[in-house]
Amino acid sequence: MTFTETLAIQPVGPFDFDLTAQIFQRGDEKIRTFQGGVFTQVINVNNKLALVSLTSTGTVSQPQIAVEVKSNHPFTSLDKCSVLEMVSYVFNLNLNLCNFYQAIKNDATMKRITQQLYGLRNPTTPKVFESLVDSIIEQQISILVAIVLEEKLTKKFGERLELDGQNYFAFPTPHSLARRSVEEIQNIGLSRRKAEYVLGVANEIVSGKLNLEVMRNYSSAEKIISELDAIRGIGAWTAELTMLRGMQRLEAFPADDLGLRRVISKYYCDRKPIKSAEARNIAEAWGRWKGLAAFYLIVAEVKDITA
DNA sequence: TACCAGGTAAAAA
DNA sequence: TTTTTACATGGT
Repeated sequence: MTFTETLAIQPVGPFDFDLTAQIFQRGDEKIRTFQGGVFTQVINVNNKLALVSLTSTGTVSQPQIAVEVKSNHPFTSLDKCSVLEMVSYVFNLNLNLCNFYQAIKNDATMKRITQQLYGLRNPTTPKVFESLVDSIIEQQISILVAIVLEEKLTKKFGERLELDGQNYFAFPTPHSLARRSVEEIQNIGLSRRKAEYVLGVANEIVSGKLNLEVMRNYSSAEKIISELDAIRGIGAWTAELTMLRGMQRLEAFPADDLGLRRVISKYYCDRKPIKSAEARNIAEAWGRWKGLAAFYLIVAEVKDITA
Protein backbone atom coordinates (compact mmCIF):
# COMPACT_ATOMS: atom_id res chain seq x y z
CA MET A 1 0.00 0.00 0.00
CA THR A 2 1.52 3.30 -1.11
CA PHE A 3 0.50 6.61 0.41
CA THR A 4 0.98 9.80 -1.58
CA GLU A 5 0.77 13.38 -0.37
CA THR A 6 1.18 16.57 -2.36
CA LEU A 7 2.45 19.67 -0.61
CA ALA A 8 3.85 23.04 -1.68
CA ILE A 9 6.50 25.50 -0.56
CA GLN A 10 6.83 29.17 -1.45
CA PRO A 11 10.34 30.20 -0.44
CA VAL A 12 11.62 33.76 -0.38
CA GLY A 13 13.12 34.60 -3.77
CA PRO A 14 15.36 34.62 -5.55
CA PHE A 15 15.64 30.85 -5.91
CA ASP A 16 16.57 29.10 -9.15
CA PHE A 17 15.44 25.56 -8.36
CA ASP A 18 16.54 24.00 -11.65
CA LEU A 19 20.01 25.59 -11.53
CA THR A 20 20.48 24.43 -7.94
CA ALA A 21 19.15 20.90 -8.47
CA GLN A 22 21.32 20.43 -11.59
CA ILE A 23 24.17 19.57 -9.25
CA PHE A 24 22.44 16.22 -8.70
CA GLN A 25 21.68 15.39 -12.33
CA ARG A 26 24.33 12.67 -12.42
CA GLY A 27 23.23 11.25 -9.08
CA ASP A 28 22.10 7.63 -8.63
CA GLU A 29 18.34 7.37 -9.21
CA LYS A 30 18.02 4.96 -6.30
CA ILE A 31 19.52 7.54 -3.92
CA ARG A 32 19.20 11.13 -5.09
CA THR A 33 18.91 12.54 -8.56
CA PHE A 34 17.58 15.35 -10.74
CA GLN A 35 16.13 14.30 -14.08
CA GLY A 36 13.56 15.90 -16.33
CA GLY A 37 12.98 18.77 -13.92
CA VAL A 38 12.23 16.48 -10.98
CA PHE A 39 14.49 16.12 -7.95
CA THR A 40 14.01 12.90 -5.95
CA GLN A 41 15.56 11.73 -2.69
CA VAL A 42 14.71 9.33 0.12
CA ILE A 43 14.46 11.03 3.47
CA ASN A 44 13.87 9.80 6.99
CA VAL A 45 10.94 11.67 8.54
CA ASN A 46 10.23 10.90 12.18
CA ASN A 47 11.60 7.39 11.62
CA LYS A 48 9.49 6.79 8.52
CA LEU A 49 11.16 6.61 5.13
CA ALA A 50 9.65 8.62 2.30
CA LEU A 51 10.52 9.32 -1.30
CA VAL A 52 10.30 13.05 -1.90
CA SER A 53 9.94 14.46 -5.42
CA LEU A 54 10.34 18.19 -5.99
CA THR A 55 9.35 20.21 -9.06
CA SER A 56 9.47 23.92 -9.68
CA THR A 57 6.04 25.45 -10.32
CA GLY A 58 7.12 29.08 -9.97
CA THR A 59 9.79 31.46 -11.22
CA VAL A 60 13.20 32.52 -9.92
CA SER A 61 11.85 35.71 -8.36
CA GLN A 62 8.52 34.15 -7.26
CA PRO A 63 9.56 30.57 -6.50
CA GLN A 64 7.13 27.80 -5.71
CA ILE A 65 8.01 24.14 -5.26
CA ALA A 66 5.59 21.22 -5.56
CA VAL A 67 6.49 18.49 -3.05
CA GLU A 68 5.25 14.95 -3.62
CA VAL A 69 5.75 12.50 -0.76
CA LYS A 70 5.43 8.74 -1.25
CA SER A 71 5.64 6.28 1.62
CA ASN A 72 4.45 2.90 2.83
CA HIS A 73 2.96 4.63 5.87
CA PRO A 74 0.24 7.26 6.17
CA PHE A 75 1.63 10.70 7.00
CA THR A 76 0.28 12.75 9.90
CA SER A 77 0.17 16.53 9.71
CA LEU A 78 3.24 16.56 11.94
CA ASP A 79 5.07 14.33 9.44
CA LYS A 80 4.09 16.65 6.59
CA CYS A 81 5.42 19.57 8.56
CA SER A 82 8.71 17.70 9.06
CA VAL A 83 8.97 16.97 5.34
CA LEU A 84 8.66 20.66 4.49
CA GLU A 85 11.23 21.52 7.15
CA MET A 86 13.66 18.99 5.73
CA VAL A 87 13.18 20.14 2.14
CA SER A 88 13.74 23.72 3.28
CA TYR A 89 16.88 22.61 5.03
CA VAL A 90 18.26 20.58 2.14
CA PHE A 91 17.83 23.47 -0.31
CA ASN A 92 18.63 26.16 2.25
CA LEU A 93 15.33 27.90 1.58
CA ASN A 94 15.36 30.00 4.74
CA LEU A 95 18.34 31.91 3.42
CA ASN A 96 17.66 35.27 1.81
CA LEU A 97 20.19 35.42 -1.02
CA CYS A 98 19.82 39.20 -1.27
CA ASN A 99 21.87 39.51 1.94
CA PHE A 100 24.71 37.62 0.26
CA TYR A 101 24.50 39.62 -2.97
CA GLN A 102 24.46 42.84 -0.96
CA ALA A 103 27.54 41.82 1.04
CA ILE A 104 29.75 41.06 -2.00
CA LYS A 105 28.63 43.97 -4.20
CA ASN A 106 32.02 45.73 -3.99
CA ASP A 107 33.83 42.71 -5.43
CA ALA A 108 33.32 43.17 -9.18
CA THR A 109 34.24 39.58 -10.08
CA MET A 110 31.97 37.99 -7.48
CA LYS A 111 29.19 40.42 -8.39
CA ARG A 112 29.34 39.36 -12.04
CA ILE A 113 29.34 35.67 -11.12
CA THR A 114 26.38 36.02 -8.75
CA GLN A 115 24.45 37.83 -11.48
CA GLN A 116 25.03 34.94 -13.85
CA LEU A 117 24.14 32.36 -11.19
CA TYR A 118 21.30 34.44 -9.74
CA GLY A 119 19.13 32.34 -7.41
CA LEU A 120 21.64 29.51 -6.89
CA ARG A 121 21.61 27.98 -3.40
CA ASN A 122 24.02 25.56 -1.78
CA PRO A 123 22.35 22.21 -1.01
CA THR A 124 22.88 20.63 2.41
CA THR A 125 22.75 16.97 3.48
CA PRO A 126 19.77 16.07 5.71
CA LYS A 127 22.16 15.11 8.53
CA VAL A 128 25.63 16.42 9.36
CA PHE A 129 26.84 12.82 9.63
CA GLU A 130 26.40 12.31 5.89
CA SER A 131 28.60 15.28 5.01
CA LEU A 132 31.23 14.28 7.52
CA VAL A 133 31.48 10.72 6.18
CA ASP A 134 31.48 11.94 2.56
CA SER A 135 34.27 14.39 3.35
CA ILE A 136 36.38 11.65 4.95
CA ILE A 137 35.86 9.44 1.91
CA GLU A 138 36.82 12.32 -0.42
CA GLN A 139 40.18 12.91 1.25
CA GLN A 140 42.88 12.69 -1.41
CA ILE A 141 40.98 10.61 -3.97
CA SER A 142 39.34 11.96 -7.09
CA ILE A 143 35.79 13.16 -6.63
CA LEU A 144 34.47 10.67 -9.20
CA VAL A 145 35.98 7.73 -7.32
CA ALA A 146 34.64 9.12 -4.06
CA ILE A 147 31.09 9.35 -5.43
CA VAL A 148 31.19 5.69 -6.46
CA LEU A 149 32.33 4.70 -2.96
CA GLU A 150 29.64 6.87 -1.31
CA GLU A 151 26.96 5.22 -3.44
CA LYS A 152 28.26 1.78 -2.53
CA LEU A 153 28.22 2.69 1.17
CA THR A 154 24.64 3.96 0.90
CA LYS A 155 23.34 0.92 -0.97
CA LYS A 156 25.09 -1.54 1.31
CA PHE A 157 24.42 -0.02 4.74
CA GLY A 158 21.71 2.61 4.13
CA GLU A 159 18.04 2.36 5.01
CA ARG A 160 16.03 0.79 2.20
CA LEU A 161 12.62 1.98 1.05
CA GLU A 162 10.68 -0.37 -1.23
CA LEU A 163 8.08 1.49 -3.23
CA ASP A 164 6.11 0.15 -6.19
CA GLY A 165 8.63 -2.67 -6.58
CA GLN A 166 11.65 -0.33 -6.65
CA ASN A 167 14.30 -0.07 -3.94
CA TYR A 168 15.51 3.36 -2.82
CA PHE A 169 18.22 4.10 -0.26
CA ALA A 170 18.82 6.78 2.35
CA PHE A 171 22.29 7.49 3.72
CA PRO A 172 23.32 5.06 6.51
CA THR A 173 22.64 6.16 10.07
CA PRO A 174 25.50 6.20 12.62
CA HIS A 175 23.81 3.20 14.28
CA SER A 176 23.76 1.11 11.12
CA LEU A 177 27.49 1.71 10.54
CA ALA A 178 28.51 1.35 14.19
CA ARG A 179 27.42 -2.29 14.32
CA ARG A 180 29.65 -3.21 11.37
CA SER A 181 33.29 -4.29 11.52
CA VAL A 182 36.13 -2.28 10.02
CA GLU A 183 36.51 -5.05 7.43
CA GLU A 184 32.86 -4.79 6.32
CA ILE A 185 33.16 -1.04 5.75
CA GLN A 186 36.59 -1.38 4.16
CA ASN A 187 35.06 -3.89 1.80
CA ILE A 188 33.21 -1.26 -0.25
CA GLY A 189 36.64 -0.10 -1.44
CA LEU A 190 37.85 2.25 1.29
CA SER A 191 41.35 2.04 2.69
CA ARG A 192 41.49 0.38 6.09
CA ARG A 193 42.42 3.70 7.64
CA LYS A 194 39.40 5.53 6.23
CA ALA A 195 37.15 2.65 7.28
CA GLU A 196 38.52 3.09 10.80
CA TYR A 197 37.85 6.84 10.68
CA VAL A 198 34.23 6.35 9.54
CA LEU A 199 33.56 3.65 12.11
CA GLY A 200 35.18 5.78 14.82
CA VAL A 201 32.87 8.73 14.10
CA ALA A 202 29.80 6.44 14.04
CA ASN A 203 30.80 4.91 17.39
CA GLU A 204 31.33 8.30 19.03
CA ILE A 205 27.86 9.39 17.93
CA VAL A 206 26.20 6.17 19.10
CA SER A 207 27.94 6.36 22.48
CA GLY A 208 26.76 9.95 22.91
CA LYS A 209 30.25 11.45 23.03
CA LEU A 210 29.66 13.34 19.79
CA ASN A 211 26.51 15.22 18.76
CA LEU A 212 26.96 16.77 15.33
CA GLU A 213 23.46 18.24 15.21
CA VAL A 214 24.11 20.20 18.40
CA MET A 215 27.55 21.23 17.17
CA ARG A 216 25.94 22.75 14.06
CA ASN A 217 24.36 25.44 16.23
CA TYR A 218 27.51 26.56 18.05
CA SER A 219 27.90 30.30 17.74
CA SER A 220 31.66 29.97 17.21
CA ALA A 221 32.86 28.46 13.93
CA GLU A 222 36.32 28.05 15.44
CA LYS A 223 34.88 25.91 18.21
CA ILE A 224 33.22 23.60 15.65
CA ILE A 225 36.51 23.25 13.76
CA SER A 226 38.56 22.57 16.87
CA GLU A 227 36.16 19.94 18.21
CA LEU A 228 35.93 18.18 14.84
CA ASP A 229 39.70 18.43 14.41
CA ALA A 230 40.20 16.54 17.67
CA ILE A 231 38.49 13.46 16.16
CA ARG A 232 40.76 10.92 14.51
CA GLY A 233 40.72 11.23 10.72
CA ILE A 234 39.40 14.79 10.69
CA GLY A 235 41.57 17.82 9.96
CA ALA A 236 40.70 21.41 9.11
CA TRP A 237 39.85 20.60 5.48
CA THR A 238 37.36 17.88 6.43
CA ALA A 239 35.86 20.04 9.19
CA GLU A 240 35.32 23.05 6.94
CA LEU A 241 33.84 21.00 4.12
CA THR A 242 31.44 19.39 6.59
CA MET A 243 30.39 22.79 7.90
CA LEU A 244 29.62 24.02 4.41
CA ARG A 245 27.82 20.97 3.08
CA GLY A 246 26.21 19.60 6.23
CA MET A 247 25.76 22.45 8.69
CA GLN A 248 24.75 25.48 6.61
CA ARG A 249 27.72 27.29 8.12
CA LEU A 250 28.38 29.46 5.09
CA GLU A 251 31.18 31.38 6.77
CA ALA A 252 33.39 28.26 6.65
CA PHE A 253 36.13 28.63 4.06
CA PRO A 254 38.32 25.63 3.13
CA ALA A 255 41.40 27.64 2.11
CA ASP A 256 43.55 24.49 2.13
CA ASP A 257 41.52 23.00 -0.70
CA LEU A 258 43.64 22.81 -3.85
CA GLY A 259 40.64 22.77 -6.19
CA LEU A 260 39.14 25.85 -4.58
CA ARG A 261 42.48 27.67 -4.68
CA ARG A 262 42.76 26.90 -8.38
CA VAL A 263 39.30 28.34 -9.04
CA ILE A 264 40.04 31.46 -7.00
CA SER A 265 43.26 31.89 -8.91
CA LYS A 266 41.45 31.48 -12.23
CA TYR A 267 39.05 34.33 -11.43
CA TYR A 268 41.32 36.58 -9.34
CA CYS A 269 45.03 35.83 -9.98
CA ASP A 270 45.34 35.01 -13.66
CA ARG A 271 45.65 31.27 -12.87
CA LYS A 272 48.92 31.70 -10.98
CA PRO A 273 49.19 29.22 -8.08
CA ILE A 274 48.30 30.90 -4.78
CA LYS A 275 48.91 30.02 -1.15
CA SER A 276 46.07 29.56 1.31
CA ALA A 277 46.90 32.92 2.94
CA GLU A 278 46.38 34.65 -0.42
CA ALA A 279 43.08 32.81 -0.86
CA ARG A 280 41.96 33.98 2.59
CA ASN A 281 42.95 37.51 1.72
CA ILE A 282 40.75 37.50 -1.39
CA ALA A 283 37.90 35.90 0.55
CA GLU A 284 37.89 38.80 3.03
CA ALA A 285 35.75 40.72 0.52
CA TRP A 286 32.98 38.11 0.97
CA GLY A 287 32.37 38.86 4.65
CA ARG A 288 30.43 36.17 6.51
CA TRP A 289 29.57 34.47 3.20
CA LYS A 290 33.03 33.14 2.30
CA GLY A 291 31.88 29.53 1.90
CA LEU A 292 28.82 30.41 -0.18
CA ALA A 293 30.98 32.60 -2.41
CA ALA A 294 33.41 29.69 -2.79
CA PHE A 295 30.48 27.49 -3.85
CA TYR A 296 29.46 30.06 -6.47
CA LEU A 297 33.02 30.08 -7.84
CA ILE A 298 33.11 26.30 -8.15
CA VAL A 299 29.75 26.24 -9.96
CA ALA A 300 30.92 29.13 -12.16
CA GLU A 301 33.92 27.09 -13.24
CA VAL A 302 31.77 24.01 -13.98
CA LYS A 303 29.41 26.20 -16.04
CA ASP A 304 32.42 27.70 -17.80
CA ILE A 305 31.64 31.29 -16.91
CA THR A 306 34.57 33.29 -18.25
CA ALA A 307 37.11 34.73 -15.84
C1' DT B 1 51.39 0.57 -17.55
C1' DA B 2 52.03 3.93 -14.39
C1' DC B 3 50.57 7.82 -12.23
C1' DC B 4 47.55 11.01 -10.28
C1' DA B 5 43.57 12.92 -7.62
C1' DG B 6 40.01 18.70 -3.37
C1' DG B 7 44.02 14.81 2.96
C1' DT B 8 45.35 12.63 7.42
C1' DA B 9 47.94 10.29 10.96
C1' DA B 10 51.91 8.11 12.21
C1' DA B 11 56.66 7.38 11.47
C1' DA B 12 61.05 9.29 10.39
C1' DA B 13 64.34 12.91 10.15
C1' DT C 1 59.37 20.56 15.11
C1' DT C 2 59.16 19.58 10.25
C1' DT C 3 59.05 16.28 6.45
C1' DT C 4 57.86 11.94 4.45
C1' DT C 5 55.02 7.97 3.69
C1' DA C 6 51.04 4.63 3.48
C1' DC C 7 46.60 4.48 2.21
C1' DA C 8 43.17 2.21 -2.17
C1' DT C 9 40.27 3.13 -6.33
C1' DG C 10 39.10 4.50 -11.04
C1' DG C 11 40.18 7.60 -14.78
C1' DT C 12 43.61 9.02 -18.15
